[in-house]
Amino acid sequence: MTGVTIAAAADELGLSADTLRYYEKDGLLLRPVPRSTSGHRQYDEPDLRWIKLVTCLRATGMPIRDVRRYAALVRAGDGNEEERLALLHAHRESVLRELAQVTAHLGAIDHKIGIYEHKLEVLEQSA
Amino acid sequence: MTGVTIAAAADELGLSADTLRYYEKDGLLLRPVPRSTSGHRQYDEPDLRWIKLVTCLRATGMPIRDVRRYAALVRAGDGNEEERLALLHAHRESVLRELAQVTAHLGAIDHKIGIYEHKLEVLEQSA
DNA sequence: GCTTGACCTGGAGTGCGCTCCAAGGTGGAA
DNA sequence: TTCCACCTTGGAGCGCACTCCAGGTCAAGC
Repeated sequence: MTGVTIAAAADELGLSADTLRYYEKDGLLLRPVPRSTSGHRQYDEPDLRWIKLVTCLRATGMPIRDVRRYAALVRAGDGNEEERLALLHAHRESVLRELAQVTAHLGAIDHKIGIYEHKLEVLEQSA
Repeated sequence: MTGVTIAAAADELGLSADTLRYYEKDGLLLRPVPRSTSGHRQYDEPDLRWIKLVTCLRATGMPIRDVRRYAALVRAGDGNEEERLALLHAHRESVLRELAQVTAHLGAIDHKIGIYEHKLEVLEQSA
């Protein structure tokens, strides 16, 4: 046995087995995960490392289709590093924009929270 | 004319008219928006202010159903301020968790970007 | 009076990202 | 050997948040 089962991989990665099969079918992985003689998937270390990167991209909001494009570039081998870098850079920028936006909106919510806290404090004192 | 049209409201809020109708039908607003004699919606300032808050909540990832619960509390009037505050606090915490997670994952992506940049730099020099 | 265009309604459709299901094969323990 | 949990596949279904559409109403301008 040279790799781990889909259940073990799912457990380690914090994904469901269904999601792992879906990612593979959808072209997000670098290769079809190798199978045992009985057809069971066997994930090895590089597979797991790649999927960890995929979860980083997904968790920061990269759409499946962009992850697929990135995976395709990596699969294509050396020579397209600029393109990969451009994709990552673009994603980085969009994440930063999103973070700034969420932070700004969170400020407004904090303000609202402050108002309620003050209101309740006053209510408390007059009770 | 005491309020603005749905098109003007949509424009000011950065939402589509369809979305505004959807929010109203779904119970996200504090009241059914008043209509002109011909049945056209007329948004006034308080309506717009409320919807701005709704967009803050939505933009920070609060699900529609929670916004609806919050709207219901506000509609219910004075006396449930603790509950509103609890809802906002819970949301705030979840936003902070999300921000931390995204920031952490972004760090991993930055690291990857650094690797590619170094690679390309070396390639550049040896060319 | 007629056209134009913004608005109305109820309801269907869309895109995304999974998630679940049925039907069947596999592998280690009792 | 017989479980039983785990795996396989293709494909259907789901929840979310819109987004679009058909068919109709109304007010204003020409």
